[in-house]
Amino acid sequence: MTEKKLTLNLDFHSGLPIYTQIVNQIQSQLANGILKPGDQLPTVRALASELRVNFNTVARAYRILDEERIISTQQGRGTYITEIPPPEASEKLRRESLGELTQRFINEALRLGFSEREISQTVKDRLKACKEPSSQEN
Amino acid sequence: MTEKKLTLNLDFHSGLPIYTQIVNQIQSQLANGILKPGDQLPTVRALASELRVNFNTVARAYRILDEERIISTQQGRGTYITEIPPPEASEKLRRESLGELTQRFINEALRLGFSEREISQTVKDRLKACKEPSSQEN
DNA sequence: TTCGTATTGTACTAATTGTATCATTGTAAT
DNA sequence: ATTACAATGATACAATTAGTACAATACGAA
Repeated sequence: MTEKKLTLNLDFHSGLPIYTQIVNQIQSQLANGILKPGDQLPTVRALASELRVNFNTVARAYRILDEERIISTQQGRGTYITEIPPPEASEKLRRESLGELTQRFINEALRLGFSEREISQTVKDRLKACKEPSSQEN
Repeated sequence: MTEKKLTLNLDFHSGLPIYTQIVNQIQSQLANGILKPGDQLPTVRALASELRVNFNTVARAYRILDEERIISTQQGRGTYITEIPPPEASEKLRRESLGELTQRFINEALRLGFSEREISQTVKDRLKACKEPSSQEN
């Protein structure tokens, strides 16, 4: 279950850089549901070995995908598909997703013993701090 | 009584090292009275087993907490929450822990593309729903 | 008490993973 | 031919987690 094959077809004569092909195909597989949020991708070395390319080439592809927030690479841990809502997701799904995220946050905060008032105030403060990063106090 | 469950929620995709998550959550639970001075924490092996991580990862978290004088680890005995809770530092720690939890939530929501306004509104709605569980709509 | 053993944390090392930097190669423009 | 640049490869590094052996303590049995 932890292992997923991730079959990529590279064309070494296409003129397209290897790393671009990797990027494109991972994006495609994510868009088609072959890859799902949370999935762990092969390590740069494992995928490189399978594709018969240098692992830096895979790392480059991963870095691009990471910058696009499509995957999350973590040194010493591995790389994972991020939990981004598909672009075609409806606003309702979007709301539900935020709702679930929020509910988890609130439940956790309540479980830790914080009052609703404290939670509300802290969220307000932190959101304001996001908008105005001038104040650096913690 | 010697046994306390110590429920920790690890997110293996969060980018935060496991040991950091353990440290943060234990700090939070202490700040909020879920853990109290004198409480015995699970052994490194027991907690590691439950969290499905290596016991050295737990040991690392314990060592950090020990250096912060939050817990006292005693070889051959176990690990305990420090008896002397800095009275004024406790409230400070409490605020910080809610702050960190909130910041993580906000960052995640922003990363998912939600606006500050959406986040603020959803938190408000969910908190209200907590207080008045009469309304069932989602 | 004294000893044996289980339990507990510690220390050191190894393995796995991604990162950073520079070298090499190949191709196209000049 | 030379130069420039992009793509790829090689090497060394850093971060995280896992593996193994060990030391300190507790506790019961002899």
